[in-house]
Amino acid sequence: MLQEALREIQRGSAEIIDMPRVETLLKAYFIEGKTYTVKAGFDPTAPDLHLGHTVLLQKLATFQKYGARIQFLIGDFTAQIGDPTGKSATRKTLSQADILENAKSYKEQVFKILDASKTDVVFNSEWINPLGASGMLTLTTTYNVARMLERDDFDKRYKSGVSISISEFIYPLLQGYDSVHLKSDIEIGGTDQKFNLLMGRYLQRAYEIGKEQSVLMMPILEGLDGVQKMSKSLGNYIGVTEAPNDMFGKILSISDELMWRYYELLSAKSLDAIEALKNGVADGSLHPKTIKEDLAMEIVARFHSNAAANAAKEEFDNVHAKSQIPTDIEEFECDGAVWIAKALVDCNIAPSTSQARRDIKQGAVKIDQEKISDEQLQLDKGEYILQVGKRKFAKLKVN
RNA sequence: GGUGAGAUAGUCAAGUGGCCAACGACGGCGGACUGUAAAUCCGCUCCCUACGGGUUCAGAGGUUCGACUCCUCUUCUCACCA
Repeated sequence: MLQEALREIQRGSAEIIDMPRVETLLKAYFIEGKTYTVKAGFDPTAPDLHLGHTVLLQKLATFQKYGARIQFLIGDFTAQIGDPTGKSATRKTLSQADILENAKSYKEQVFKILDASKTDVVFNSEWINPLGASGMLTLTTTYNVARMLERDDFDKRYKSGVSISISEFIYPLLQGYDSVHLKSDIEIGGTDQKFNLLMGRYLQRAYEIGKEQSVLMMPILEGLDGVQKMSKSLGNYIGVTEAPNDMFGKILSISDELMWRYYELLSAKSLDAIEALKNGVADGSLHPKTIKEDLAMEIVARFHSNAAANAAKEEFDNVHAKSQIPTDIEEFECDGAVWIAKALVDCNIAPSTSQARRDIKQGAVKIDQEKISDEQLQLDKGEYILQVGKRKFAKLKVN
């Protein structure tokens, strides 16, 4: 049981610092039922969570399964500085109302994964504000510039002469101080957070709180392309609030290789079960596609429902495997006869009439399942199902 | 503040007076094959009811029969110096 727990905790992690203490904590839980705390910090900016974020959340959920109380920290104070990525120097400060609003929508999304009864949502302004100037000063005496410059991006910027604001030095210190205040036993974060995470460990020692947090770092999840990290700006993400059908489709579009990565980091299946699947695919007894469907179902079910997952699968089969028409198509109307190219543009399934003509020429356009080739076709009165390629559909009613 | 280099389509990047709606690469889209995967192959990739027309190469002027290409100014970017 303990071994199983430790394996699940280590699963997919990039690096764990002070694993022995994690073992001690778990042992204490299994033997005496003693709980411990796991901290994770989040930005109070608009939470539009995607699967990349859920990697961390699921790790937290695993900890909850094994006796942890989660300190879900919303960095409302630290957000005023912004984690020094060197990209944008200043951030706009959020109003109290905005922060509360964002926190609320965080909760809606996050508690689909986390057990709310074992989670404390905390804001770091709560203890950082009372710190005052003197408290802040004390904090800064714990560290020095040379060590601060150990941080990779500081080092690079310093050497290449890019400006580093003093306030950016404060950021890691404050994040570390959060761990002091919360007396966290473990903190988890992405690999990019290593310096800050270790700062918590260091400051807990400096403030003599009698423990030093262990640190668990999770890798950054690759996006749909399998190469770059999942992020909204790159457009290779799957948002947790996306519609079931979209979610399902996106997961099915990932490569087989990436699928295993997603299994490891996102699935609730045990490592043994996943291993069995891998073997099955390797010896040909299992088809990769069904495995991928299972993953897609699992994830859709997590953020929506089992029913939604089943529906998404069915829809997907209809549309793609049997190449039928999806049930839910956008509808448009127009008056009088229309030229087909124009109609495709009006229905938002072609960007321009030029493109529409090209599509027709290439045999990509279908009306009511029939391929067409006449660029000059006029649509008379009636209802039509227009299709460009395999995925773009629209229903058009000509009056 | 000084000097030099540069700005070309979604991105990178050719083109240094007509052969330019502009090589190529990537991306994207479509087709074949499939498992809406990967790999591969083929086609397309400014707009317009189109064997034609229109608007493009940072912006504004100018030279020229003709400009992405030459000149002037403006804006912005980068490098070196201070």
